[in-house]
Amino acid sequence: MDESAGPAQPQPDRRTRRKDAERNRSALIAAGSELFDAAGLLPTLDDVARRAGVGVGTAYRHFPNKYALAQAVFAETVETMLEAAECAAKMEDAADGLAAFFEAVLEPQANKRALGKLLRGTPTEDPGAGNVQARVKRCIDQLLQRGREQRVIRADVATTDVGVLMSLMAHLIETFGDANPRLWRRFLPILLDGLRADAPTSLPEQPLNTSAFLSRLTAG
Amino acid sequence: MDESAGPAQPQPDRRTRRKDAERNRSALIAAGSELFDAAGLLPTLDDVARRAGVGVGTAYRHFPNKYALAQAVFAETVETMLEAAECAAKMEDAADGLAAFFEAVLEPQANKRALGKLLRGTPTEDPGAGNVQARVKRCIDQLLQRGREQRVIRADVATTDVGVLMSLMAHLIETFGDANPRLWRRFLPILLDGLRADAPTSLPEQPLNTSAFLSRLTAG
DNA sequence: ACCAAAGCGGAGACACGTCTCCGATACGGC
DNA sequence: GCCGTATCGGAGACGTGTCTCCGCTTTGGT
Repeated sequence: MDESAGPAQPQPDRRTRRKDAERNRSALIAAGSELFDAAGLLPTLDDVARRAGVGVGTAYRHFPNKYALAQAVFAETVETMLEAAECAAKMEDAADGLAAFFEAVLEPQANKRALGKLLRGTPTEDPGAGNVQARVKRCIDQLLQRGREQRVIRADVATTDVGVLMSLMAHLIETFGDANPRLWRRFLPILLDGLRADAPTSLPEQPLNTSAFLSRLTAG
Repeated sequence: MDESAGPAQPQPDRRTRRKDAERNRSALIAAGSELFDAAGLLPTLDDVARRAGVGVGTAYRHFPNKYALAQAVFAETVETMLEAAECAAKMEDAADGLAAFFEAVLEPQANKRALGKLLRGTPTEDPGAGNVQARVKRCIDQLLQRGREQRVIRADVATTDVGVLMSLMAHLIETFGDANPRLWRRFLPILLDGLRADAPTSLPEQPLNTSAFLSRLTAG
């Protein structure tokens, strides 16, 4: 989401980088990967710098803050996750697709402890996050529309409702993941059964609109 | 949970308190109530002191930290909540009882913005919290046992599973509550339908044991 | 009215995370 | 090998929240 943005290098001057700078940048990403996997987003950029064997100033010159580093660390993981989610959204059976979609989105978050907080949005503005959110939204929209046509998902579920459920499962992973990293799988059937079309109840209250959902997601 | 612990005053010396001290204590609780309702547990004990018109030192002499103050502020609310939950646990139909139980536990959290974080556990050790947790656990146990007998709740749901779901709903309230304080009601049917006995799937993975659940609840 | 003790107030010590500044250093074109 | 400059490193400034210390004030019993 920062590197590898496409052919015909869009970064104007990133080629001119001294090799010690390149080495340090790589060391920072490697150290960040280790520390973030071990302890979520808790480690300080100062911590990462120390682990990488470089000075704090160096760390802050390469990445304006911890979240920018995390973004670089998890760029590939996010892209892989999105592709899996988009693949799930294309499945014939919408119920299966929804299950696969949750699987695709949650499994990486359970493996990479810092990914969840990063996806929820960085405190600072983040140009790449909007793109991720748009792609996820498209998946959910496809699944819900097809699920209604196939009468397998309750008709009154909105896009942001699925988003809220995703954020709840992500919270589950962050809170209880260190007790059992696969615990979220125990709750996925409960959730999916609750979303089935043959539910005996209907949903009260209005769903959140997209911007209200996104702004809270980012804040929380 | 701090005051009003029963007849025959158990506090040995709290009667000997000068009336200016008593006045300040009340002012602190009143100010805390206002600030916590408006902004959750974010306000500093220093903030509360300023709002109450007393010095910081006074605040810290009456309450060792912010959480102790919050506990005093919400003591009655918590007791009311517990009584409602225990009442719900006694309902004939266990499915109705479970719905009422969630209602009883979540509604106060939606009204009092700081209550959720307080219930989840204070950073410092909290003798009263264990009591609350025990009473809630008893409610859930009763409901689940009866729900299994009546074949209205899926048999593989454990006590801590309900606890996890409570914590997820509390998270929903804290994250999206300011967009719509009643949004949690929209997700309650999804959750309850997912817990019905006629669910077509069974739950994978083992449930958390109680101590693992509680320690994560407190940490998160 | 007096005074010992309870209570008050708020400056400031402390801890922690974030980020900047600038003298020292290493790179790489010549 | 030389030199201009990109880069480095880490002390420390800054912001924020928590909590303590101690000189001053108020209370309430005598």
